[in-house]
Amino acid sequence: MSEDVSNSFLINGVTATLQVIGGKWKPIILYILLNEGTKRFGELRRMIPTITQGMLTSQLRELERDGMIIRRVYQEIPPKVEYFISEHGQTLSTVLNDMCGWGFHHIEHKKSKEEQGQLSNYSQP
Amino acid sequence: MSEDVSNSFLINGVTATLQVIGGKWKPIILYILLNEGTKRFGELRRMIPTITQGMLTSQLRELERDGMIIRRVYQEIPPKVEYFISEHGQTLSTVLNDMCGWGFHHIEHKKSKEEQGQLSNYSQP
DNA sequence: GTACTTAGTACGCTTTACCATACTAGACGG
DNA sequence: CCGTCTAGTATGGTAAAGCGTACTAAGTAC
Repeated sequence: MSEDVSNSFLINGVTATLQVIGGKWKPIILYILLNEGTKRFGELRRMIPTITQGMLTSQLRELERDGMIIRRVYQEIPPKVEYFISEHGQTLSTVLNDMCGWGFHHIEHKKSKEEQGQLSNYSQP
Repeated sequence: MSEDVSNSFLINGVTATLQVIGGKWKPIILYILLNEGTKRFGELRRMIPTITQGMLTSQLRELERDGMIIRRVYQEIPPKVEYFISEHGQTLSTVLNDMCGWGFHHIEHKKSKEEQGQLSNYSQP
């Protein structure tokens, strides 16, 4: 019993999710598009000032490839490209909200642990 | 309006979660300990045959540092070390289940899209 | 003709994640 | 004295993720 479990049912699901929303920028991009609706490339860039253009492009391409967002190109000069959440992408919002909720629960938990650590001398040599 | 959003409330929560459960092996380890209870180091290694010892050690240390699991050392020779989910770590199970559920929803969605793609000539040059 | 606009691409670099292999301690069985 | 057991550590490598800077196209405004 308890043989190789690394490609079990549960694991594949979690891994698939991590592949779609994992990485440094994807949650941010998804958050913006989910909560603020359609955005142009330049708007996203200004809303995430620390991302480089190259990264923003690549992350948007991956999200589009995975069917989370839709890229609409207007044939104009200067160029205009809009990004928005697809119908399938909408289904992510509950997962992201749950992750956000747990994340805050975790942060609070850490904080209270740190305070305890300061009161006791548990971690002193 | 719509200024820098990259360290907003929601994003920090999601990022914190990803830092705890992200990576190639952590979801697997958590899955095992959540669903099968306490395990020894060697048991985990045998249940995840493709992980290297070094990786298993480092991932377990990080999960312990983040308070998800507890490491119990028996002062015996040969060594005996047990790992099990902490009380705080238990709270992860709903998040992992949700992620798993969405992952499968996503996989099914991809499958049906692929089938559609084979019927139409949408992606032909 | 020069500068400005937007949505990118191209290049090379650094940093992080992950992997493979070899090694250790200390008791026990033979 | 030799090999076996467990739970690691150490070292050095590859692969992937991410970063910084420079460049492009094509039209408009000056």
